[in-house]
Amino acid sequence: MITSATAAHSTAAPVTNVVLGPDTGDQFGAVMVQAGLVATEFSYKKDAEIYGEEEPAEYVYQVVRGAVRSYKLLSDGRRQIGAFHLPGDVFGLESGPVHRLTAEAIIDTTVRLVKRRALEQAAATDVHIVRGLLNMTTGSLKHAEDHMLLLGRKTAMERVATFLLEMDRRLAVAGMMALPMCRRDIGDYLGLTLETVSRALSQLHEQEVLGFSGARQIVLRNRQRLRNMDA
Amino acid sequence: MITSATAAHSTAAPVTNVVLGPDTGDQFGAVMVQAGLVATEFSYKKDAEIYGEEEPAEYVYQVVRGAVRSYKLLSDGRRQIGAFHLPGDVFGLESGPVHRLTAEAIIDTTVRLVKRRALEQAAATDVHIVRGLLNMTTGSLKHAEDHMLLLGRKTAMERVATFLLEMDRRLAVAGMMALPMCRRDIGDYLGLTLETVSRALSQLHEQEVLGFSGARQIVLRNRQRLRNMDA
DNA sequence: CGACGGATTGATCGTGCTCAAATCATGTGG
DNA sequence: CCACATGATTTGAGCACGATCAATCCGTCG
Repeated sequence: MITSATAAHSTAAPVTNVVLGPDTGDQFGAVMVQAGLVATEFSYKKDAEIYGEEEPAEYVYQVVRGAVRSYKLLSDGRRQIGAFHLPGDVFGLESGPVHRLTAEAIIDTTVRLVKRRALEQAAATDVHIVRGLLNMTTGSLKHAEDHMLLLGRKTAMERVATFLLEMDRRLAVAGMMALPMCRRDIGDYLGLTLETVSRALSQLHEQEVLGFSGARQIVLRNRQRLRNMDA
Repeated sequence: MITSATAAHSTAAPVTNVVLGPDTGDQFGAVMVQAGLVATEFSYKKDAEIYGEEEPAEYVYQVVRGAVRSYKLLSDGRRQIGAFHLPGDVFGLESGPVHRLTAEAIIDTTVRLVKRRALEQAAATDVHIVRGLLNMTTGSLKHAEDHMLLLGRKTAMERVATFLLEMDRRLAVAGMMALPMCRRDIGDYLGLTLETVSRALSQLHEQEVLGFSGARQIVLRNRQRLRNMDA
């Protein structure tokens, strides 16, 4: 069921061209409008690779619907997910020639993409565009700095608490969140095993800090308690 | 013996103004020259704070001599060092208004610094400068991404091997490296305790992968072996 | 309804942490 | 120049947290 990134960008793919309007209030949208660029929409099936580590960086992406994981692998298969990309997030933005992580759709996902070359050209003459790219990169760096603290120094329970608060902030609708990713993905994001993640969630459930309606539908019942736990 | 950052920038401090010449082959130098900025040199004593987390980001720094650690703290004192800054490295570059980590001199250290406001103004009109800032930020992001993999997924021995190769690359002179930082700093960088770092180094010494001449003077005797260990 | 992947729970193990003591290096004052 | 003080490093013993291995349980989709 894996659609390769190569196939993904073939002309045969079901693609929609959209001119980005000023209604897009996000940074990416703003930057694209400045650049006068045209974005293409494309969809990936669950678990499809969007691009691979060390592949030439030809496009920059923004999640429209769905969710994406960006990760690095060690030679024996150990995986570290550096970030989850949710609707509105920009990913795949590189300064060098290649992607430094692999990106995969977690669930069926639609992205907007713009040619990196076009962006480069626009950036060459427009300060605002480069400025926008700098701000987006800085945002990623800030997240990475926070995540290093989590990975290097937080306990399992603290990591899970931090994760829940992050996801609550980023994708809660009406006080409830629908996690797109499985326990293994969460573990690989937090530097834990899926079993440890599951145990931490069960414990929080027992303590009535959260409620489940299905393993991936979570409602936080005591955010303050969670904030206290995240160290 | 701590010199505060505030005192550091007082007019009474022993400061040298230098106009950056085109001889500075580094990126920072190049950017500064573009901007027509004047850098000030300043020195910090061992363990002096250069700036604190959440402090307004007034300056951008480059290490001239010495070494700097950038870190985050948890409320109970657990510390994660995100990066070591060695001669030539730029640090303290922010997009937002405040510093996101604390920076301290590891040993007596001299830095060049430029006013952030001046840099901002130059960046507002010159694409090359923003471009340079973007490249430096991207470099930090790449390091953070690699370090997340280390912190989340590597074993203690793999972390120490990675660290030795990084320091060898960055500060080896004549096949030998003089580490400026103590075992605790290394541990807080690698997400380990100082004892675990010490044990790993002792084991590598036994296996003749490295030699000591003083705890912080290390010579790598088998880089390939180290590369194999780093996963 | 059945099958399959995902999640939970349990039992045991091991890596790296904690606590503690000894040793080493460094610099200071007599 | 040496003796000592001090902090850094090493080494040891025991422990704990999270990993591993394994067996259900559950929910979702054909």
